[in-house]
Amino acid sequence: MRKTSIKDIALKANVSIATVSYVLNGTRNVRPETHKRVTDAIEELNYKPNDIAKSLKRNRTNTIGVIAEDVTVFNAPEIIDGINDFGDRHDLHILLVNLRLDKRVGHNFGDLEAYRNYASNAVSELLSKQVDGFIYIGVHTRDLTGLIDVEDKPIVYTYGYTQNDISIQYNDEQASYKAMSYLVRKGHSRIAIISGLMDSIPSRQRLNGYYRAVTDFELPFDPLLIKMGDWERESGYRLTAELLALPEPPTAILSMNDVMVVGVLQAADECGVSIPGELSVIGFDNREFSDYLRPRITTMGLPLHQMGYQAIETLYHLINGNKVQKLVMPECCLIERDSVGVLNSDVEQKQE
Amino acid sequence: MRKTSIKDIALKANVSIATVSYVLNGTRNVRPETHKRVTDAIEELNYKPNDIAKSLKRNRTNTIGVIAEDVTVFNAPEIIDGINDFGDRHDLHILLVNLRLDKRVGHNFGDLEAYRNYASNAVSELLSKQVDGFIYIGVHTRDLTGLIDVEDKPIVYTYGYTQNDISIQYNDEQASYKAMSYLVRKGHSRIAIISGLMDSIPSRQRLNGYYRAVTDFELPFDPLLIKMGDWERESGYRLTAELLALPEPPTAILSMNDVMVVGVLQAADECGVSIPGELSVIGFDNREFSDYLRPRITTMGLPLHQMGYQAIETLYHLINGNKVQKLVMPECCLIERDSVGVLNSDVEQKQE
DNA sequence: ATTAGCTGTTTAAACGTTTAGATTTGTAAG
DNA sequence: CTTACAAATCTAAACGTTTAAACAGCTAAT
Repeated sequence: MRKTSIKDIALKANVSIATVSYVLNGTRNVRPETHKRVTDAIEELNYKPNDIAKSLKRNRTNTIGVIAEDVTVFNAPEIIDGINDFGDRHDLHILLVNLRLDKRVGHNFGDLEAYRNYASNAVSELLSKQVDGFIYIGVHTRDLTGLIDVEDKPIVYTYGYTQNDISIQYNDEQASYKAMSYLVRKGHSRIAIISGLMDSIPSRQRLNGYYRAVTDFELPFDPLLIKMGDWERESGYRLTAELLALPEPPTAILSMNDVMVVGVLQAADECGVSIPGELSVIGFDNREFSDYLRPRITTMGLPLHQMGYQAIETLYHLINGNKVQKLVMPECCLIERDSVGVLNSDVEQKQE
Repeated sequence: MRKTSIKDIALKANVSIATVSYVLNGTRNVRPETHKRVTDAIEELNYKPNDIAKSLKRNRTNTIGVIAEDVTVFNAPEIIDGINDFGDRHDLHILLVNLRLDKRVGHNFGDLEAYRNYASNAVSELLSKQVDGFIYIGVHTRDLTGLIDVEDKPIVYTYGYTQNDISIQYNDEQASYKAMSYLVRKGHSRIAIISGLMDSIPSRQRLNGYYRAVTDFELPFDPLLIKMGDWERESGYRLTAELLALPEPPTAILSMNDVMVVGVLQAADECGVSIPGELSVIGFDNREFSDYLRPRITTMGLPLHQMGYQAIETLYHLINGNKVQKLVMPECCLIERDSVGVLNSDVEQKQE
């Protein structure tokens, strides 16, 4: 048996299908008594509207394509949750495709041509499905200009950007500045930083924040305290060992992610340096495990949910042809735990 | 300007729209020279098919609704990845909705009526979008009979089930049996177990595996070694402390998840018991952090990707009206790391 | 009583496909 | 050159909606 359609209920209610459509959408006045006949029929026949037909006519699906480089990477789920959140409230649906980039072309887009293929396949399938727009969720923040062509549909990037499109990023520079301020407030001044790979924007931004803090707080600047990591645990380990071997080692380390902190902890342990007693450390990302390590590590939390929410909100405006309002970057927020100690109890400082 | 449709290309190629459709789908023979005229026109006008129209006519969208209780919980992304994987190969697309259950009605479905509302809203929106079927991804394995009504569409559950529908689960009983065998092989016989909440099927299944191992390997059975946890770190901590305080403490602990192992580690540390020297521990889930703890913990990995893959594969058969073949439960697989020690070096035993 | 202006309702076309069934074209046999 | 048949192509309806435009019925103003 065919599913019941607007036609059936028109028949039952003894009105035209147009009228049914009008009561369904409230697009035109209909006499209360007619209205009731229609809603009764709807009820009785257990009518469910067919959005596919509606989409065809309206040329609008209320569906957006979400392209994730890799949903299994820690940032993606929270972002998706944010997207879902806004979608819920504005009747937007999510067509998800997972590029599985790392598993296919390797970190750093090893095979660029292959990447372009996967991505453009995904895009063109979504285009066929007539999505109203796209959100791209990267795993690293990099320039993707020229890699993806979404025809004339709007797209919003997050953890990635292009020179022509809007992208949502959190305020990295400010985040590391915040972390530094916190350390300074705890009495530290000889503060080392372990960066991520320097081809990433966040790494550079965060380094900027570090420099600004060094300047603002008049910290002793020592290039030996600046270490280039690669986001992986081993680099945290190795670089911390180097830092601790310095004639004048730092009293605190700012690590650009929590994973490298695992290495920091291990190195400190092996050098017999206690955390937070003799060395403080702050991570980035607020990964779940940062609460499970000993000591529980203090870290900068990323506004992932908010980024997703803001991405789709922006997309929503683009779809509706609204001017997109000035974007305010979501801020990171310090999660205070046990890996930072007070250096000189007398210098718990002023600024908030 | 309207997007170019089959009509435009028919015009350009000087054929009827039917013919265009035939070359597009290969559903009927068309003379090579006509075929070329059509493909040329397609090329020239940069035609992209409209799946919405196709879906309307065909009454099939090639889209499935994936309902996740919470995508931010560790199991969901890998499962989604598996679903995406199969979808990729069989031209199935994913319409994702995140219920955010924990954030809304709390663990354990605090407010059942509210839950039913959220779920049935999600379902009916997806139904309107004419999905061909559903996959439900739970966060705990529980009976959801009567909570979700997907009309006449097929649904496959994972991490959750109902009395009427198919559900994909991994083999829990076997998993804990495997873990036990491993411990036995390492010379342990006095093995404690810390369970999750006992309202969960996995907890009970895993306990069964434990009992079977105790029997098969003729281990001394001591009810004092069986502890009821609640999946949370604190219970791991508390119960381990109790175990270590026993007159005859266990030499190994099987914890039903990795989170509780964090508590185990802490308790052992505070009791001055070294792991794996004096106490061995195996976790469950192969959470990323299990590799970051010290010692790196040995754990049973869950076949999440495979579960997702198998779920959609099954759904695919249901959608196509195929008899669904005998399901073989995906198996867990031991990830060997550093938290299990050999008890009596002379008894590294036979069975593999 | 006619007209004008509402309000509510219907008619019919359109969205971009697929697909029976009809029709045309081409080919081979008589 | 017919005829028969197969192959290629076309016609037209259908999928379930929305919506512009036409229309009907009523009220109020002239």
